[in-house]
Amino acid sequence: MMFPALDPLLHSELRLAVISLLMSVDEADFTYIKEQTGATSGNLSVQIDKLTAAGYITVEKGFKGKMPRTTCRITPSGMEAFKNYVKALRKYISAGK
Amino acid sequence: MMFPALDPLLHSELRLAVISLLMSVDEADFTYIKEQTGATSGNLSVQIDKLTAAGYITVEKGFKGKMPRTTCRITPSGMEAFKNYVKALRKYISAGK
DNA sequence: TAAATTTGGTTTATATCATAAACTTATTTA
DNA sequence: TAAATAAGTTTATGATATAAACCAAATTTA
Repeated sequence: MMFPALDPLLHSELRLAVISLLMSVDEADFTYIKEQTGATSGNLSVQIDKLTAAGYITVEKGFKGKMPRTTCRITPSGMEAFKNYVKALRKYISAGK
Repeated sequence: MMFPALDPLLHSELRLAVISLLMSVDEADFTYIKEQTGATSGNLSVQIDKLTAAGYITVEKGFKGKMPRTTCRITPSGMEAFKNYVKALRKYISAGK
């Protein structure tokens, strides 16, 4: 096929932003991701769950002082998925050059 | 915002493939697009309608001999939308480098 | 020539998805 | 103590992608 399939888990604006962010920062907590992406809490919560279920990220729930804190990290599998997604995507966007 | 919004009309696997194809060929008929993208007729028909409604492509219905023939072309506005989409997308996928 | 098949699609139905809104629980602050 | 903030989760809704069913004309086959 001329156009390879795009991983549906990553072909989502917010999930892609989250993964992209996590590719560059080692770890990030919920609030930080929310700020950086401009997402609503609800949407972010849902998309983080999906990425977790897929094994693309891990979530660690702890406390910062007395306030709850959710920290996310990308997994090796998530990194690979991201790279594959980008590779596939390039077949679509190389036409513009 | 760190991550710019992605044009929802183009952030769709099939529509992106169609536009990408039309960026490189001047014109293409329904059957050819169907072959190149591997899409079903129904899905392709719907997505072509949406791209047409957005003014990103034009559709010309004629005949090749006695058989109907639908020819698609990208518009200047479609080209620009594609370029903007690609530009926005790069902010997301540059993290992998 | 009548029946079956192919071509070139459109319309309709369905299932999933992204997103926002509403809600929860705990903690500060006034 | 009341109000506001923090940090999320759950639920509801509307849009979307896709496939399935359908249609009409042309072509092929028996």
